[in-house]
Amino acid sequence: MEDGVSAKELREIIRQLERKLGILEKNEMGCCGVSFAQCHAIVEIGRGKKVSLNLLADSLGLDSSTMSRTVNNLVNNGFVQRELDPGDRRYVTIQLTESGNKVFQHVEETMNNYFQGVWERIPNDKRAQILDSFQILLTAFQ
Amino acid sequence: MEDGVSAKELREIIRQLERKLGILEKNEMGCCGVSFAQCHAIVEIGRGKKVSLNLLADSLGLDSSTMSRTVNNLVNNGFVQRELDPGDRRYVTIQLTESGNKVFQHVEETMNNYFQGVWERIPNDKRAQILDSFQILLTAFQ
DNA sequence: AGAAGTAGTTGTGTGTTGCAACTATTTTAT
DNA sequence: ATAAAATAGTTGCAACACACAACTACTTCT
Repeated sequence: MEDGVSAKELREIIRQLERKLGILEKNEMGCCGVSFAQCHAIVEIGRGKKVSLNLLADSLGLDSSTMSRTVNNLVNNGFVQRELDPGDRRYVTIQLTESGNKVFQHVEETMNNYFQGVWERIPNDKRAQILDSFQILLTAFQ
Repeated sequence: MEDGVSAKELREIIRQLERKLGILEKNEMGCCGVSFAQCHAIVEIGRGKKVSLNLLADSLGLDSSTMSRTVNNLVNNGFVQRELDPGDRRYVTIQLTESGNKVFQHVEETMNNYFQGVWERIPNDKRAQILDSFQILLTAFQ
């Protein structure tokens, strides 16, 4: 049963990583002037450029009602723009305003800088191995 | 700037892992008959056997007021027991009841089984490398 | 044209969270 | 020894996050 032990090791180490990432996210939060959920949404919208509500909800793993309200807040705060899709008027297209884009850029930069720092703290000869490991682990999570 | 690219790769891959872990936690949740925050607290209490409120709050990264309420709910639901520490009566000692311990055991088992499955899906010759990689990454997060 | 399906919004209820103000107790400093 | 400072925990408050169910508006299928 040495496998059982190592599986527990894996669980524990992932737990620790989760904790660290949680702290990271909390710190990131304060800066942007938007709430947690809003920040996530902004990043997701910024990456997609132009998305529908359900797509956004799916990509964040949220109910569409929750998403609708979050987007509504973002609209009220002037970070995103919501329009009816002329092609199919059931859809709305959601995209960042200039102001929202600023937040997006800022979050991206902060996160990239942070990970740049982490990356540099990894010994040179271990870097490839780490990316490889994550890839394998991701597929093992299936 | 190839380093910048790889740091972004790292960020992205961790993002994906986070997503998977989030889904995992959601599934784990439904089973135990307790809420998300309560479940986390039970695991932490179960591990520590006997803890004070602030210790618990720290280990979960929460405000002590939030923790107090969560513990209160757990007490009301009969999962934990709260007593004044006779040695220093400012402290309370928090521990699982029998019923709470059952939940704890169940969560532990579920999680361990899950990670056992993940572990087995990792190719044999990659397992050591993965544990090693996480260890390095954790220290790089500092 | 009517039925069935899809996108999104709103009503409602629960849970989570932190800050600030409070009580109770213990420790420190004068 | 007693007043002041520190510590542990609780409660008032206000905001956010979230899902389910019921709804409207639109489109596609038959």
